[in-house]
Amino acid sequence: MRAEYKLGKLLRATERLSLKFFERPASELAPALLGCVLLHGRTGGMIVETEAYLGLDDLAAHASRGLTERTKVLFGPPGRAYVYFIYGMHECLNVVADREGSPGCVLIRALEPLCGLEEMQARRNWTGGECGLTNGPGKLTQALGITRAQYGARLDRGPLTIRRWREKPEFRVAVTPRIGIRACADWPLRFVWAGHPCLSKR
DNA sequence: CAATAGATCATCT
DNA sequence: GATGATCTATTGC
Repeated sequence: MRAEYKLGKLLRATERLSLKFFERPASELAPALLGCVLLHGRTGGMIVETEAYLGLDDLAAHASRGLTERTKVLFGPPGRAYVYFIYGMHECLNVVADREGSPGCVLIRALEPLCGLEEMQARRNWTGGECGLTNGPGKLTQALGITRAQYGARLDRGPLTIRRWREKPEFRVAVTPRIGIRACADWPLRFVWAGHPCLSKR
C-alpha cells in the first residue's frame, strides 16, 4: 500500500496513455491496465483488478446481444468509458477495447485509493479501512463520482483519465474466472494484482 | 465466520 | 415482467 498522493504529485509521477494503447483485444488490455492509475477529478486510485468481456461470442458480455442504445459505445473506437447501471443501484465502469466494430471491453473491479481520500470517504459515507473505499466495481464508481454522465467519455485525457506510472510497479498477475456471471462462468478472464489487499470480496 | 435478504430500476424479452 | 458484470445489513452457526 502506498501513501496518499497530492493530485499534482500523482500527475507528475504518471504519464498519459494514447488512444492506441486501448486498441487491442480485451483479454490483452485487461492485464495491461493493472497497475495503471484511474483518475476522476481530484480523486483516483491504482487499478488492481479487471475483467475482460470479449463481445459477440462471449455470452456474459452485454455486447453479445448486439448493438443497442446501451451498448453502442462498445462498437465504437477504443479508449472510451462504457458505464452502465445495474441492480437498480450501482454504476459499473468499463474501458472500451479493440478496434471500432469489435465490441470488447474491460470492467474495472477494484482500485487501491491514492488521491482525494477524504472526498471519496464522503461520497461513500465510509469510515472503515482504505481498501473498502474502492474494492468492488460499484464501490469505486461511487467513490470517484463516476456515473452514466461519463458514458462515452474518452479516457486518454479529460476529467476521467487512465494514466501509467513513469516508473512501472513490480507485481505478479493472477488469472481466475470472472465473478457474478452465469454464462461462460469458467472462462479465465479476471486479472488481479496477486495478493493485493484491495481486491474485491468473493 | 457463511449464508441470505432487501434495496431498486434500466434494459431487454 | 424478469433479470442483473452489486453492496450492505442481518441472521444463523
